[in-house]
Amino acid sequence: MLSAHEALAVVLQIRGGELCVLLWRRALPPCEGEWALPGGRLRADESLGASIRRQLAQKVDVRDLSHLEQLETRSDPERDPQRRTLATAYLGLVPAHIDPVVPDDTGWHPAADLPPMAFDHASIVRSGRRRLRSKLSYTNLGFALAPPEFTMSELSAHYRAALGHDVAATNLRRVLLRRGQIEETGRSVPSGRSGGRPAALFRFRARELEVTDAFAVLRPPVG
Amino acid sequence: MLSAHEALAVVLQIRGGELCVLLWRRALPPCEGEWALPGGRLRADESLGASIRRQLAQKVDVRDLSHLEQLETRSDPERDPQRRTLATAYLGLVPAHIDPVVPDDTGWHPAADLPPMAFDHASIVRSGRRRLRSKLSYTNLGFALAPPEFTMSELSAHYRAALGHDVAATNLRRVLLRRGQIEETGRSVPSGRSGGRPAALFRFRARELEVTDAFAVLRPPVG
DNA sequence: TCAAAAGTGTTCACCGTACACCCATGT
DNA sequence: ACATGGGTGTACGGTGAACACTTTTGA
Repeated sequence: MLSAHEALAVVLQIRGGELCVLLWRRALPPCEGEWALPGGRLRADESLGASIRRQLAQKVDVRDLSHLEQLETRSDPERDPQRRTLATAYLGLVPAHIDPVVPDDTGWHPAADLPPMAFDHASIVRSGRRRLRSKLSYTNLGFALAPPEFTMSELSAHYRAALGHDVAATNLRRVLLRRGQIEETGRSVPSGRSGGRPAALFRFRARELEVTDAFAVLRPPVG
Repeated sequence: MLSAHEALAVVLQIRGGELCVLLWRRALPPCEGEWALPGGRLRADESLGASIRRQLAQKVDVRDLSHLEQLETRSDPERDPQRRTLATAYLGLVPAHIDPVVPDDTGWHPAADLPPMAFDHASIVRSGRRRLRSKLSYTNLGFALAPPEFTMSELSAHYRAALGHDVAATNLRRVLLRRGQIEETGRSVPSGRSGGRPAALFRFRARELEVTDAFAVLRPPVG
């Protein structure tokens, strides 16, 4: 068959200590007034990855995207009541220190408390959150959430927001150092008004996705 | 745009102690004489999952499939030289004790040593192998490779074939029992001509995918 | 009685968590 | 001095791998 195909993106960023997703408000039917993921029709001569990058460029500066990966393809014939549409969803991440300029109809919403969502977009956001959560635990994907340099307190707050549970800065430091994900910059941040020891600044060693804890079980014999 | 969309499947089975993939030989151009993954065009009123099930039914009895999950969608405009075609790939698994009847043009090939493959199908097979390998380590996906009942020797041979490295039966038993993936049936298999203690028979407790080793790291605090 | 295969016990290294304690800084 | 937040040391529980040892069978 010939079907309409669109690319969508779950763009996530930590904002104000909370995991947020980029949504735009539909002004026209179907699903008028509901919130939707950015994206749109695939063109004849582009790949899905190129398509979602092109379409995101209308919402945010694509250079702000620290990571982009394919999530899944939705194909329920009823997912769009108007016409048959397949959608391939991507997960995009924006580092915490950036505040991209977005159009008037577009904004950031807490991923844990979504507004009324169009089509099956709410469940796609949940897929994106699950993917982020999983990959934070066995890859260096934290690089895509964190600013270029950060203290361990800041980083643990970002992990807390993304994972939805408390993450102790002291142990996070040891785990990520042992895995070689992060390193000290040598610089530090002066303590605030209330005193306290100055915090050391860290950076991620890589800005590409790497698996740092592959096959914790059923791993190959050392011999 | 309107584009052709097809569903493909990487159907894997352990055969003769080797991980094999189901392929059919193309009789017509493009890629005449090369081997391809089963699948084909998506119809107007079916989902991708329904489509791949329908099309696999022409190759194997779909009831033989113990597991089916979506892998990824390929969209390179050049992947099919004839016409623009998107393909959503699935991973299918067949338990080891079954020998499905397949058409004349279709057969099982070692996944580690593929024949000349059409389009991008070779790299899709590699994706399927990676997915299987990963999920064996943190889910109960072994249920989809193993027959209903098995000895630990047999099961470890299947894991060895799927993972590509040695897996000690003695430790596999402990790991899978501790995780609650398998249980003893109470029955056992008489030893062969060369003697040896009879082997106990086990079964998987579930036949649905379950994550049994979620978040080995960065897990929530117990408090 | 011996070989073969299954199963058990034990040791070891490693990892992540928890938590007590020490360090550096501002007031 | 003392409060505050960062950083270190350490102990604990859990896990998987390795391997020696025991059990159960056939010849």
